[in-house]
Amino acid sequence: MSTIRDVAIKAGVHPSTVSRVFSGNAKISQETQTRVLDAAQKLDFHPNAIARSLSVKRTCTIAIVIPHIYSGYFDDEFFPQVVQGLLNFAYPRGYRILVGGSNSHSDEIVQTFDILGSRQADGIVVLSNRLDVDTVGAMREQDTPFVLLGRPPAHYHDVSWVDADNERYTYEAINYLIGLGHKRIAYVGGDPEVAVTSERQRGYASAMSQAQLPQNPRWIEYGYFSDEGGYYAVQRMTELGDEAPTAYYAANDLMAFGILRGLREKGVGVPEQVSVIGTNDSGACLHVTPTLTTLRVPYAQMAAQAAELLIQAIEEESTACAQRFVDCELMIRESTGPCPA
Amino acid sequence: MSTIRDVAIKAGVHPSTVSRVFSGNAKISQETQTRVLDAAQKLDFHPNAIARSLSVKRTCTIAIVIPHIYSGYFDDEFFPQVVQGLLNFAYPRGYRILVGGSNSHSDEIVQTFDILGSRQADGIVVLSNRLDVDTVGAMREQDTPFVLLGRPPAHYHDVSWVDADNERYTYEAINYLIGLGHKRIAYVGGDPEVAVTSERQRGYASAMSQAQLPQNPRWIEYGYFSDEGGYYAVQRMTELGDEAPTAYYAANDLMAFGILRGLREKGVGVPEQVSVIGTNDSGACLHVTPTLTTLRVPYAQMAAQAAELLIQAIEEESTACAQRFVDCELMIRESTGPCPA
DNA sequence: CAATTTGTGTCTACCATTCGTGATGTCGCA
DNA sequence: TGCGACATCACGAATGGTAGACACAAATTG
Repeated sequence: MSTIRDVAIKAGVHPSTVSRVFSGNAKISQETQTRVLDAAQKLDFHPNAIARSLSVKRTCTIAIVIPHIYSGYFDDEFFPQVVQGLLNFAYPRGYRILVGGSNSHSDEIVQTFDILGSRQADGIVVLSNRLDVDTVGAMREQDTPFVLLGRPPAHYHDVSWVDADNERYTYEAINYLIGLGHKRIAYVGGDPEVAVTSERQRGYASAMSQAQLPQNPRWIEYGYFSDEGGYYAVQRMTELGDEAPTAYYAANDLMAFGILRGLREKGVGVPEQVSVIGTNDSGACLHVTPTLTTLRVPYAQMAAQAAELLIQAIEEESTACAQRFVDCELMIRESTGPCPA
Repeated sequence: MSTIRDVAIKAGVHPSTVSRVFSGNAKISQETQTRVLDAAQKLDFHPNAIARSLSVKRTCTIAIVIPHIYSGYFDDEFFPQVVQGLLNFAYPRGYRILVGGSNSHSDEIVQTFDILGSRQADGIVVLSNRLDVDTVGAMREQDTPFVLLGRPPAHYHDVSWVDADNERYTYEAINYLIGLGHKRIAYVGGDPEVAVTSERQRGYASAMSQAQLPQNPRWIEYGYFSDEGGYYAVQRMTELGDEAPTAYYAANDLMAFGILRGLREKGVGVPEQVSVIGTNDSGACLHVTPTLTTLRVPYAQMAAQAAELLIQAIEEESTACAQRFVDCELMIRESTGPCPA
């Protein structure tokens, strides 16, 4: 592996000159330029990215840590959409993505701080789903830029984040069902320890109470974001007889698929008898029968915006922070219809 | 940001002593050890990963470049499975994954060589789907380890790769259909420029000819791995009337979903009248109706093996190469059944 | 001819790690 | 007291590309 010095010797110039030729932002005569480039080519010289990073204090990578042992992050297309969104914005600007794994949610924090502290990346996207106030506070204390995907657990002015307004859009999804004449509506949430679960539940509750509909605690289940979770929610709710819901809202598509499966087994027609709404608009929504009405959460777009804020903070070295909401969209398909009389 | 020197001054020791305390593999008295650690904590010192990498000539990252503009890599769960597999093996060994984007298949090669040459990662996983002999030859000339996902376009002894035996398992999938009594079987391949497409087609052809079944060129279509591609294949093949296939093999699940959709629209019963087999066993196979019989390709396992070979090459600094096949499995579900009389 | 521009050399700091060399101090033993 | 064995740690160099400051010669301009 040849270094910048080898090239300098072969071209008969000083190492600085070689560096200047490669960086391009200095006045170098045409002649020495070709001499240097010739030497570099003959020696198969490529600048060492690590040495370069050490000098310019920039790695041109942005990091993300995911709990890779939970397949949920992959099944529901959350992670791939995020990476695609990050790449969409970061790639044209010369950045790559560093993906760190983690064993658990607490390890996720350890890994995040390791990357932040060791400066292995110029900035990092942090999943805020389970963060507490202390952790976010500690992140603010250090000086590598970061952006939260989701809101922090407290109201900070000096923390950047990108989020979907989960409460508002769930409210609207429930309102859509109410508009179709449904009165008994089920809420199937994910992991109750995760922030998004309670956010959506608040949207559900406020839509129901605003429409002055009765609310039954047995219409609320937590399916932990899994297919099975949706399936078992149906088992329990269909036992309610006359009080069984005529519509289900599920906080992700996987649970909605489980709900569809449960209803199909029981011979319940969708959407003739019961309506179902999922969340995320994963690819499979178009392949199931009936096609699934779903609340699209633009994770790729969220990630792209996070990358934008991050790269801004990195390159302008400003400490300005920004908070952004992205718009969700209710994708109306075949799984929802008017409430039967 | 404090450096190892600041800590050394505060603790009253030499910088190399601080380094030895942190690396742990040197005899340091209990007393200086605590003095150093105290000073480090007070100064909030974290070793700079870049400087460390420069010195030890190791970044503890393995890279992968994906053409992020083609959503196919994400839709069919190829990329997420690969990343998960890489992390499963690499994370416990202290490695992270560097993901590079690329604009096109030729840019993919540029990006790959950039990472290899600049030593931004210790090793790299390369998708071999469209590689030519020259490119692989050039990769062999440099000295950063790499492993191909898929076989190289020529028979090299000194190139490591991990692959599924696509020809063999497609052969077996077709044989399964033949065993069910099917005689007119369609092959819906992906992009014909991609190696896997012709590999599977060979498996299809040899199963057909071994069973001495007639082969019709109109039973072969290229759906370019998209849902639409499968859908249009059905449109064309159902026009064949008596010669229309009674079974479809699709080289990925997405095309199989398109086939299911096309058949459903035409009122063709699956599996009563026509059988369908997909490939990859993506999550949606369980959510469609009927559930999809599919040839599972263990991408996560392939990636984990690639990571294993890579880390072996990195840490042992050996130039030994290995070639590995992974086993596929035909997941028999509801979309296949006996050929109608 | 003086003044300016252009092109290049020289040097330093960035920063953690490793290795060899050597200095210092302590302990045990004779 | 003297000596060897050992533990502990200081010291300096090398790793490697970059940026900025400065010097200086040659070429160009006014």
